[in-house]
Parts: sequence; structure tokens; C-alpha cells
Amino acid sequence: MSKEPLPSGSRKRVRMRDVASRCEVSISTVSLVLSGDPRIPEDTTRKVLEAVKAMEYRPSVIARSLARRSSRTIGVIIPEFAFVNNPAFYYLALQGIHSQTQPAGFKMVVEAANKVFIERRYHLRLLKEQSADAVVYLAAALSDKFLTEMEKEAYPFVLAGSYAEGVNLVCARGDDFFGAKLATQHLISLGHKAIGFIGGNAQFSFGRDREGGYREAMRQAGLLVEPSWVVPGDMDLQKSSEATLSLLDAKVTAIFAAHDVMAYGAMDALRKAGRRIPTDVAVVGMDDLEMSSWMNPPLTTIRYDIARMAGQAAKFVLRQIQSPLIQSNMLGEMPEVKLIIRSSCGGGK
Amino acid sequence: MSKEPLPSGSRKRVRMRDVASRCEVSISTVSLVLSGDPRIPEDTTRKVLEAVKAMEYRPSVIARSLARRSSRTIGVIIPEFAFVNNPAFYYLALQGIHSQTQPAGFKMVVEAANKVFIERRYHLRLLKEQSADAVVYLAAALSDKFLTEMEKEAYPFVLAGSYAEGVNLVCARGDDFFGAKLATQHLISLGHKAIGFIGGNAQFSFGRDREGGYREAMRQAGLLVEPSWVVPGDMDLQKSSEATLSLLDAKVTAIFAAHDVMAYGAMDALRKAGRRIPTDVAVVGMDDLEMSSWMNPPLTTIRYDIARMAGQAAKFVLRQIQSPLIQSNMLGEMPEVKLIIRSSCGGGK
DNA sequence: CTGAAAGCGCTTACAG
DNA sequence: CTGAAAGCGCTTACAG
Repeated sequence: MSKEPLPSGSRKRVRMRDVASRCEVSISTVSLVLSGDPRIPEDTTRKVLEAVKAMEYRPSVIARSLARRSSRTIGVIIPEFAFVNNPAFYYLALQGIHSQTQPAGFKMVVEAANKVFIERRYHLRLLKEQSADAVVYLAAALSDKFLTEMEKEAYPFVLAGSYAEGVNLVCARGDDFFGAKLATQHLISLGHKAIGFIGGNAQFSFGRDREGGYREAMRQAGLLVEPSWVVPGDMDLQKSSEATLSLLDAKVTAIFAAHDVMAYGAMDALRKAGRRIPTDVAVVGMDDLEMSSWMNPPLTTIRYDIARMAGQAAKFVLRQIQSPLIQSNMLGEMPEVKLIIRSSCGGGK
Repeated sequence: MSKEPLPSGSRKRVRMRDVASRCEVSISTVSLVLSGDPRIPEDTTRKVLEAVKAMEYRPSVIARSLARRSSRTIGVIIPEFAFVNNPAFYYLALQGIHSQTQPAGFKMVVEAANKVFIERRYHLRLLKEQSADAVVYLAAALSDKFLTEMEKEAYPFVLAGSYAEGVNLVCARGDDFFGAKLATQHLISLGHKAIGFIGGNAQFSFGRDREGGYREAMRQAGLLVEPSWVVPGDMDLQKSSEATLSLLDAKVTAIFAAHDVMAYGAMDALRKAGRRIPTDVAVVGMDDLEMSSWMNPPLTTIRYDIARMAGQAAKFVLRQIQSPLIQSNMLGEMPEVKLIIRSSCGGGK
């Protein structure tokens, strides 16, 4: 019966039928016991459970998935660039998703989307190949045309953090526009008029919307925005550092960076240029990374609950798996954004 | 035949047999074509591939896994506390692992290990349940007794970043001891004699070994280590900040923090206590997180290639899956550790 | 070169 | 209350 042992330490898998024959019951009975079916009387249940324990039996999730037509897995797609620029953002997002999937008995498989990945519609593939029952797609690009295809598919699929232009898909996110507006308004309330903006990536809705919020606050305050006041920082320390130099040329008295990491880059550039923060130039960031309160000076920023936002996306697809009828509006509200005043803006303690 | 459509947008799965019948070949032929079997002539291949494309057929990885007895998945276990204290470390590790698994055609499933998880030997479970073909276990605790059980199991399993006491398992890691020694020696070479140490978590080998490296450097230089010079920082900003205060009471002139994040906490505490860095107190960290060069002042630290280390763990299990004969020594060398001198220690530019 | 058939290890109506 | 049987969707010897 048994093959010759494998090279290093054979391991023979214990199957359900092994448990069944040891207990002298049928395999169906074992299966029913394991799925907690109330039809099985207690003594049979106990007998089976004991054998399971003694034999260290673990049902194959693969066979189970095939029979159940569900892998009990959530696919999470993060952009490739994330692996370079702002780890904290995506790590927090993964944390938020995992905190929902693990208790629900779902596994989380993580894929990084590069260009090829997107062109091959890997997100759809994950679903069609049955690798995942649902997908949370983090940081979709505004220009991602392929996503329109997902509208027609009846798979549980949700965007998180960023939505795509003209695509009617559910998206869990924070209020980028309002958060950026809050930050800018705070600087305005401190008397600043020449406020520079270091933008995130405008390929993403959060990048565009944060710039929108900044512009809206300026407009409402009757302040003009010079073209030279808006510079790209690409979520990158180096880039935002360089961007800061050009803002200094443009004579701004305050800088709003669309992500804390970019604010760190800005602060370093200011320091190297011999400017004091906030005396010479005030700085405000966004996202409230843990480190921000430990910066020198501590960074005023907008709290934006990344983990919560991503967790909501996970909750949503989980619910959708259970009842495919659920509509978009069940996603619920956006996590609240909130101004956290520290000393980098000159308005705090 | 077909059931009534699902509530919102039915989706009928295309199976291999559908492709086969459209091409008027057998299902085996389709299977062979898809696995690139050279026996199939080109025209048949083309015919099948066209049908696959036209029908948007995607083979079920679940069925395939069952038939192949392999899920083509690597399980990655990160500790629960990671979700709180030092995201960058674990994010980089995930990046390193994914950079190996994705090209190899493996999926990466991520699990966070809490206490219950460990007690239930979830790492073994992942393997037995066939959820993963191999497991990379990040940051095992020194005291993790359960790991001895894995020695007997013939599964591809490797520790990364930290090993467990008295457990003979392969471990991919950087040279914690030597790196810490380097950092300490640098401070010594700058003339410091009263050097404080903020420790990582001593539950982990990296925490213990970094302390070991510090002590060894001191010993070799003939310097005594006062008990009050060694304080725990738990990888935490807050904790290391508090630890720094007690080091100031102990009159140290330099601080070596066993992880950059703790160095950030220390710098903040020093600043708040009115001490200048490095004039009053020099600071050195470890791990060279990207942010460290943007701190104020830029942090002198030890480069420790986290992504590379974790990638090596992945490479190892991948190779082990292919040939179970591979022995521990095939893991290769540790990524090089290297002193990066910046200005926080007073010895740099 | 290609097909029929067994098998991977479960779940789930359906009988009894 | 429990078992025999079909089925999930593939892969892989084995024939021919």
C-alpha cells in the first residue's frame, strides 16, 4: 500500500477515511461531525473527535475548498511601488484587512500589482482561478481602465484607498478631500497666505482629491494659488525634499504635504536650507503615522485611519460573500478624518 | 442543466471539459496543452489555446492543487505584536519574501501569530491542512518550545530573523551579534566609555544577540557595563523614550539603540530633556530604515538587509520544495551588516 | 499522438 | 441517525 519513504522523513497524510475506519463509522459521519452537524449524537461526536486528536488529523483545506466551491481566502492587491515608497501605509492596510479576515476564518493572500499584473487582469484571474473568494484592491490608479470589466463580473470585489475614474465600483476610503481641506484651513487660520502643496501621486484618487481639498480651502478663503506652489512629491522622501526647495524659491510661508512621509522629507530639506520650523516655515502632513509625533518638531497632521478603512473594505467583501445581494451603500461611512495639532505648524502646544 | 441565475449577475464557471468539447478533443489533451507537454502537436495546441482565450478559461487552482498535491503557496507567519510596534521591519520582510515567491509562481498567505495561534501550532496546521507547501516563520520567540515539534516533521519550514533556543531548525537572519558589536565599537572609537544600550525584545534571538554584541564590544575594549546602562525598549517608541530618561540618570554619554525606531524614541527624549545630539549624547541605531537618513540629525546606524534576509528564507523553502534533500547549510551566508555613519553619533559628516 | 479512467480528499443531497 | 454515491475540476499513469 504505502510507497517507500520519502528521502528525508516520510510523512503520510492522515485522511478522513483513516479517521472513519478507526472509529468504524462512515466518512460522511466524520465530515458531519467536523462541520458540527446537530444530527450526530454526542457519543459518536466524541468518539470521532478523539480519533481526530489522536491521529492529529487535519482536513485538507484544498479538498474542502473544491467540494465547497470556496477557498475561504481574500485576495489583497497592493501596488508594486508600495514596496518602495510608503511601507507604513500598506502595512497598516494589511493589518486592517487581516484583523477582519482572520477571525472570520479567511486566509489573506497578498499580491503586488505591477504593470504586467494589471494588464493581465490578475485581479480577475485570482477570482476565476478560485484562488480567492473576493478581492480587496488597494490603491487603484485613476486611469485603470481594466477595472470597468469588473463591474459586469459578479465577484465580491472592492477598491480601497483609491477609486478609478468613471468606474462604478464600491470603494472604501477616507475623506481625502475634506482632510486636505482641514489641514489647509488650519494653516490659513494661523495667518498663512502663501501655502505650498506637496502632492502625492496624482495618478491616484487620494492624490488628486487631496490637492482638490487644498485648492478648495484656498479658494474659500479667497486666496490665489500660484502655479509654483503646487509641486509633486510622489510619496517619496527624496522627491518631496527636492520639491521643498522649489517651494522655498516660491516664497511660501507654509507647506502642506499630502502624506506624512513627504512632510518628513520637507522638514529635512527646510532644516538643511537653514529654515526653522515652524518659525520660518510651517509644515502640516497627512495620515498621522505613528512616527509623526516623534519627529523634530512633532508633526501636525490629519488623522486618517488607514487600518480601519482597509478593514472596512474587508468587512464589506466578507459580507458580500455571505449575501451577494448587498449593495454599495452598505459600505457605511468613511472613517472620520481629524486634525491633530502638534508643533510643526506653530499653532499647537 | 444550469441553475437559475444568481441574484446579482450569474457567473457560470468555464471548466476544462467545456474547452475540450468546444475543441472536440479530450479533457486530457487540454490539460496537457496547458501544462506545455511537448507531446501535443502544434495545431492541436493552437486550437486549444484559442478556445481557452475565447472562453476566458482559467483553470481552477484548487482542483489543480488537489490533483497535484501542492497548493503552490508559501505561508508567512508574522508575530501579532508586529502589527503594533515596527511595521517597517515586517513590511520589508514581506516584500523580500514576495519578491521570491511571485516570480516562482507561488502565492503568499500571511498569518499573524498570536498566543492562541502558537499554542495551537498553527504553523504546522497550515502545512497539514495543505494551505501552504512551506512556511516562513518570522520572529520566533526564543522560548517557543513548540518549534521542536517541527524538527521531526518533514515539511519545508524555515525561521527568519530570529531562532528559538535549542531548536535545530534552519534560520535565515542577519548577523545581529556582529552588527551590534560594530555599532558599539564605533562609539568606543569616538572616545565614549559610558555607553547605554536600549534593548529590543529579549524574547527574540535578535534582541538577545544584539545585547550580546554590545556587551562583547565593551568587554573587548576593557569597559565595564553598569547594570543601569542596559534598559529595555521593546521596539517601541514610547518605551525607548522612557528608557532614555533612565539612561540619562545613569550619566551615559552615548546610546546604542538596538533598532532604529527605538533610536527615534531616544532622540526625541533627549531633545525634550534639552540634550544636544551628538554633542551631549551620541546616538546609534540599527537596521537602517529608510527614514533614518531623514531624521534630525540623520541617524548613524547598522545596515541590515531585512528584505534580503527574508528573501533568502523564501528562496530556501522554495528550493526545499523542489528537492527535499537540501540541507541546512545550503541556506548560504548572512546578508552583510555594515556601519552607516551619519551625524547622530558625532563621528560622521 | 490522444482518450478513458482512476484518483486527489473532501461535501452533500439522497436513501433508508 | 448513518451510509453509499455522486460530484467538485483538475492531473497522470496507462492503453491503444
